[in-house]
Amino acid sequence: MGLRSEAQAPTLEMVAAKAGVSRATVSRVVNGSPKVKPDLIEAVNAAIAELNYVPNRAARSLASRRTESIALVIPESTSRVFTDPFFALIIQGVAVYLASTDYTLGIVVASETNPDKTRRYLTGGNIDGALVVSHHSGDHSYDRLGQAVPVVFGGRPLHSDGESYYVDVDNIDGSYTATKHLIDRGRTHIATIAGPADMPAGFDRELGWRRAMTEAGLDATLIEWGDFSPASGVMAMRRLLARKAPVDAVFAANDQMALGAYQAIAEAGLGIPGDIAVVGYDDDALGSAAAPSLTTMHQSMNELGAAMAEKLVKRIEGEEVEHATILETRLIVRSSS
Amino acid sequence: MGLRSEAQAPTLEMVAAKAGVSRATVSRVVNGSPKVKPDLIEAVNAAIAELNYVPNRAARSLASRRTESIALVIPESTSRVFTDPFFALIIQGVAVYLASTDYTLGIVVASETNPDKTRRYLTGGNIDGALVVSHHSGDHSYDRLGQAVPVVFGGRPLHSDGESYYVDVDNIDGSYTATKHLIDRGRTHIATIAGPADMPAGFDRELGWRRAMTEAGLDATLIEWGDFSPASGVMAMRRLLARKAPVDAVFAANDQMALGAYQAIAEAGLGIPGDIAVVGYDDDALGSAAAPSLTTMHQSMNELGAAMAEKLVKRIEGEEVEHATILETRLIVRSSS
DNA sequence: GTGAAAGCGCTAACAA
DNA sequence: TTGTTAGCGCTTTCAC
Repeated sequence: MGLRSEAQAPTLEMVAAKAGVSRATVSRVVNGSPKVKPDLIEAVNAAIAELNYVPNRAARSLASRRTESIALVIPESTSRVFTDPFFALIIQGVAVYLASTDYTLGIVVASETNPDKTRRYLTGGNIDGALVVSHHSGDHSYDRLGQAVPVVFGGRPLHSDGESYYVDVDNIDGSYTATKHLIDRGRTHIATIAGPADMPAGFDRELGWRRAMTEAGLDATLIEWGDFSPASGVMAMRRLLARKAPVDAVFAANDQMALGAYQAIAEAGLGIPGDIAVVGYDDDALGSAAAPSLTTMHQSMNELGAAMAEKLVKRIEGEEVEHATILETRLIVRSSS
Repeated sequence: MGLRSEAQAPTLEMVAAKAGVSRATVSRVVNGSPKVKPDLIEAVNAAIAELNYVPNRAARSLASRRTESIALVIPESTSRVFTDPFFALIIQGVAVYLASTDYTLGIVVASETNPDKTRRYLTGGNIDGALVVSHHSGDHSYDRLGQAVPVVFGGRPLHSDGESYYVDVDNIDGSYTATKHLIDRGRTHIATIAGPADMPAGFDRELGWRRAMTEAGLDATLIEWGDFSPASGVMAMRRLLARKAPVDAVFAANDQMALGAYQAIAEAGLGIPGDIAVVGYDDDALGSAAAPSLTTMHQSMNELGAAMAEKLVKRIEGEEVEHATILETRLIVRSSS
């Protein structure tokens, strides 16, 4: 039961008494109702300040059937998303955006041993809406959550049914731009280290590369797949080099793999960007620190988080919003290309 | 006002009716009261299952004056802590631990433009307790929060008054161990790249190094300070080498600076660990990927987060707990030493 | 061991 | 525009 040190918190009723109005009026002032006389507003606000009144969330929520809180759902298996700078930035964007609203952010780690607990929490009227960030196309756990409460996804759901709401970055355009940059630099044998084709980011970034290559009349066969890890980048680059086909540039689907490619290129005694130009994706912190510093595509995950939160809040408040929001990416030219 | 699609959620009253008992009894069963007859418990549980009943948080909280939710407070200026793997792991530890309890985790980004909003939220009976993770010794913003609600700090507050509760890793012992390892390897001219002395982690890690050196009768003057960033590590190592004094090992207060040192050592045409052995701290992901892989001190930030959450929950529930919990660190020997 | 009844602090009709 | 009056769904004495 904890500490009982707190003095009795001031209630709305006490404010009403001190201001000489009814509780309803205090409630109106607190909630910014337009139809209260200015002098009453002032009196109420004075009383609020004097008593240091702060509304009780639970009571408000119980009476209004609104919770003013939204959940960010993270499957336990991917709870290490916290350490993935990618997700971390999204969370940050969400948190910072919500700080500017009256909504509270709850982090829900979906326990897999007891999925019901999460489901019931989410559907049991504890939140006004949910945000779901997921990698995997295979993860359909939250497909039905949207029936109970407004949901906004981060990243395009692979099996988008046109019903769901999401915010995503323009992976196709981004990888197209990255590849185009290499082409503009005069490279003609441009390989790609692609990500898994069953993840939207993997699939789309491969597509953009292919599109740019085809459009330029170049051969789009120099492709190897990785899993977004640095190690997989090393392996993929080795395989690419082992083909003995000419390669003068490589576009990696993320910076981690690009940095892996660095290693394989060095092993082969080749130089960057002299022999092979490299472009990554994500604008990881590591890329700018690497030698040579890595050219990459920047996308504001921060912004993505904020956009998700904004879209969700709007939905909760009944506004009509687009199903999809696509954020732009930006080429950052450094020394590797 | 949002979607009105949801069917009326089952209430405790409906459960009571279906089970043929009073609401009080249902409440007792839901809350695991020991004094309810087994057959009634069963009847109630059956009704709950049948109706798919889930208690309303707001109502429960209003009646019990408990919120079952705790806040993780993050000052906005440091909201990029999200992207610091260090903090990210703590958050993860907290979240995962809480998932095993009935407590909900709220992330509060303390807006600096409107500090009152945060303070009032925190002290306004919206949470049962708070977790504060901070770097800076200068940050006294939450010193007084503890008067309103139980608080547990992550990392020793620099100005610990013996009143506050915190969980920390044993930085002194860890850096002592790291340095001792170098000494055991036969190194005698061991430098350190220390962190800022006004952060507990910086101060303590320097202390451990000094202690090990002094104890071994070695000279503890080879010290330069950085700010925990890779760049500062490069600079510090350059200054160390510029001294023209013999250096055969360096202990850096974190891995990022250690990796910075790598670069300066390479610039000087020296080898690791041949000429200079390097030991870092934190067991960053980058360390194991570096060439040569970095010997470092591992500390489970995950565990730290979980320990914080556990301590807070215990305090909230009235249990007596130690003010300080110090977590052990572990030496990870790799190729750089 | 179980039930009846009185709120927890607020919002939202409805009247005035 | 303001006040009155019911609750929101649950916990918690207090009797029985």
